[in-house]
Amino acid sequence: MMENHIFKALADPTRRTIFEKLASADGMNASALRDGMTISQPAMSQHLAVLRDAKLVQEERQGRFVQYRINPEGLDMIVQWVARYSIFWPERVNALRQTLKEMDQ
Amino acid sequence: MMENHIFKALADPTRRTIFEKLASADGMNASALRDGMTISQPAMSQHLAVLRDAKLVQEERQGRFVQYRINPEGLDMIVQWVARYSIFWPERVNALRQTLKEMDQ
DNA sequence: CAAACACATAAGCACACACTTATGTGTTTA
DNA sequence: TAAACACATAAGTGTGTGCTTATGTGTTTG
Repeated sequence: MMENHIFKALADPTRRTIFEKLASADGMNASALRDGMTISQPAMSQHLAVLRDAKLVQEERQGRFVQYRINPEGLDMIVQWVARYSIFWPERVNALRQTLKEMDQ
Repeated sequence: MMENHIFKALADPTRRTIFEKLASADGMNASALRDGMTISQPAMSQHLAVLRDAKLVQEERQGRFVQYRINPEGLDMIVQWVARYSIFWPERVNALRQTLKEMDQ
């Protein structure tokens, strides 16, 4: 909800890594998220709390595990913010045409 | 340049306000940026330095003033990052296609 | 039901960060 | 050329942040 919370949550590289990992899977629990990363259990838990407070991820308890997944709408506010300041600039139009062209292929 | 620098630069609400102000104008000097904001001269200078290091703004000395303006490519890396993870991005892309189409007429 | 497990929370610590006041640097003006 | 001006930089300070260790909470398993 609060724009600032989302920006702050994304400002930490470890949290972005967690977010990216979640995005590449279809939901993971905190332990699964940890492996491959050098991060303690409390640190992971605290990072997930920040992401959850920013509504960037959702949690769902499943037995003694907690399944985390991306909140599809979580980035909406950032998308809108970034779009305001990156897309609608005349000097960028040609670059954008090229980008869209590449997306078509 | 460095993805992390950009995210960190945008994580501060005062810096986002400065960035937004610059985007709405066509270049402003540091003093012009200050008015309307409750911020000291050194604080403004330091914020501008962070934005400049993140390559989000460009500076150009003009006499004893320094003209600041948005770097149009500054947000590119964030745009790409966000586009990867937001389901709302396709809507933005479609809107953009439409805009470009209208520009062709 | 006791132990093991998955995770959250509390408290403390080191460092980063955003601000302040003071001063430095470069340019213009009177 | 001295003063005024626009801005940068230095140094110090309070607060925020990300980590650690320790412990708490809830669930499953033997």
